[in-house]
Amino acid sequence: MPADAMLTAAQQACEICPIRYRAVCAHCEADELAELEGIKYYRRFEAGQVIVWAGDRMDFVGSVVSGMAGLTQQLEDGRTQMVGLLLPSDFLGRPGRERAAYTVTATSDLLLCCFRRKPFEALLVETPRIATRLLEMTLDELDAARDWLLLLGRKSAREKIASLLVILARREAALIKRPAEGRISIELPLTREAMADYLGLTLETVSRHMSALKREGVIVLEGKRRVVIPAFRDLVAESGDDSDGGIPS
Amino acid sequence: MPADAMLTAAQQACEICPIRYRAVCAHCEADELAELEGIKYYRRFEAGQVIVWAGDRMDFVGSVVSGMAGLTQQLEDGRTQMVGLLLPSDFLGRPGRERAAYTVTATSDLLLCCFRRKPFEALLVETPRIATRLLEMTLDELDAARDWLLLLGRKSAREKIASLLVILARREAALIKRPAEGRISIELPLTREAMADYLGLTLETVSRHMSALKREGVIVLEGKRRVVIPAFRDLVAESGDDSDGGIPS
DNA sequence: CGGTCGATTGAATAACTTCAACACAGGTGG
DNA sequence: CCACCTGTGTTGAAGTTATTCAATCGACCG
Repeated sequence: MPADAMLTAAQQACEICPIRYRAVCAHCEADELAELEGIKYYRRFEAGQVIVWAGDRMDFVGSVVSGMAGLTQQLEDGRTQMVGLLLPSDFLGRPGRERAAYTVTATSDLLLCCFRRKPFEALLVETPRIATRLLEMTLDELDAARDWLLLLGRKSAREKIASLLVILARREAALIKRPAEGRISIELPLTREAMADYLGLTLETVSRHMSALKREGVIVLEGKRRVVIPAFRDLVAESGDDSDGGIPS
Repeated sequence: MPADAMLTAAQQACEICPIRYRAVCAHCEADELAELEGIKYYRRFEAGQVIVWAGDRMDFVGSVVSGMAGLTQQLEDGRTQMVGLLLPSDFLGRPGRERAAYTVTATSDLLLCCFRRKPFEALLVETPRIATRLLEMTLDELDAARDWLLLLGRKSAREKIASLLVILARREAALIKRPAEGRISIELPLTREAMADYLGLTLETVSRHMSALKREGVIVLEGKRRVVIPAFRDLVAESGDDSDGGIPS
C-alpha cells in the first residue's frame, strides 16, 4: 500500500504523516501539533488540475504530502515560466498574503495538507517552532531558487535537462533516505512541456536533448514517466555543476 | 551632505540610520534596537571589492546601508551568474549558516551594518519582531527571485535590459518615496559585465542592446553611470511585463 | 605619452526556436 | 472490434537570436 493511499480527504493523524519531520510542522511538540491538527484538512488534486490561479483569493496555506505541483508565472503574450516546484513536504502559500501571486498546478496526482490561513497566521505568531521552521524552509527555497537562476542564466539545454534529473533524483533519494549514487530509477511526473517551462526551453528542445541523452546511454527511458540513470555520476557530470556540490559542512 | 557621509566605520546611532524602517530592524522597539546596537559594527567596501568568497567562513550577517552588492555563483568552467542584488536595506547572510554560499562583491562603494552572527542568532530566538521581519524580507526576496526566473527563462535580451532598468528605477523611487513615473534619472552602479552576469547574457549583447535603446530614445546615457529615462511607461512597455504589474491590493 | 580598463561595434558561428509533419498510446463511440 | 480522435512526444528543415572572436575607441592614471 503506497504511503498516500492511507490518507483520504478525511482527517488523519499527524503522527503517521509521511512528511511529519520534514514539513513546516517538523519541530512541533505534541500540543502544537494538536493545534495544527485543529485547523487542517486534506485536499486531493489530479494531474493537470489547477490548484489556484494567480490573483485569486487564497484562504489556506499548506504542505504537499505526496505528488508534485508547479508554480508558474506568465508574460502578457503567454510565455510561461515555472518558478517553483513543490515536492512532498514543501510549503504552499504565503502567510499574510491574501491573493495567490502565482498559478499553482498539480503536475501529478497530489495530496495537500491545508491549514486555514487566518488561524495559521495566528499560530505563527504564538508558536516560534513553526515560525522558525518556516523561515528555515523559506531560506532553503531561496537557495534553491538561486541555483535555478544559475541554471536558467548560464547552462546549455543539455546541462539544464541533466540538472533537472539530478535534482529529482536527489529529492527522491532524500525522501527514502538513501544516497543518490550508482544506478537509480526515478519518477518523472512532468510532461515535456512542463519540463520546458521549468528549464526555460521549448518542448522540442527538451525532447531532442532527452533523445540525445538516451542515445548516448546517459539515461534509459522506461515508458514515458520513468527514467533509469545507469550511472548517477555520469549524469552529474553532464549537469555542469561542481561534482561535489559546494560547501562542506 | 550625502546620507552615508554621516556614517563612518565608528559606531552610529540606529535612530538616525537611513534604513531604520526598512531593514531587518524595522519593527524593533527601543530596547530591542539597543540590543542590536550592542552587536553591530560598520564596514566599508570599495566598488569591485569582494566582501566574502563562497565557501569562506562568515561570522557576521548584516544590512546594506548604502551602495550595491551582488551575490554570484559560478560553474566550474567559470561561467558566472549573479543570483542576488543587494540594495540599501537588504539583508546579507543566513543565520545558522557558518560558511557563505555565494561570493558577495560590492558593485559600488558600500556601507554595511554588520551584526556578529552568533549573538544575532540568539537575538533572533528571543526577539519575534526581528524574526518576523526577517521572514517577511526572505519571502520578499523569494518573490523577487521568482520574477528573476521569469526574466532569465523567457525574456529576450532587450526585455531583460529594460526590466533591469525598471527594477533599479522602482527601487530608487521607493527609497526616496516618489512614484516611478514620467522622466526619471537613475544611478547604474554596474559595469556592462555585471549587468551581463545579472541578466544571463554576454557583455557584448548588453552593450549592443543598450546602444539600441539609446538610439531609439528609450533611454539617454549621461556619462557611463547615469541613465535618464524620458518616459518611464515606454521603458516598462519594453520590459515585457504586465504594465500594471500584478495583484491589485 | 603609453598603458589599462571598460565599452562599443563588426563578422562569423553556434544554439535554440519555430513551423511542420508524423508517430504512438489510450479512450470513445459506432 | 475497429476506426477515430486527442493528447503527448519525436524528428526534420529553416530561421532567429545571442555568442564568440576580434578590432577599435575613449577615459583615466601614472
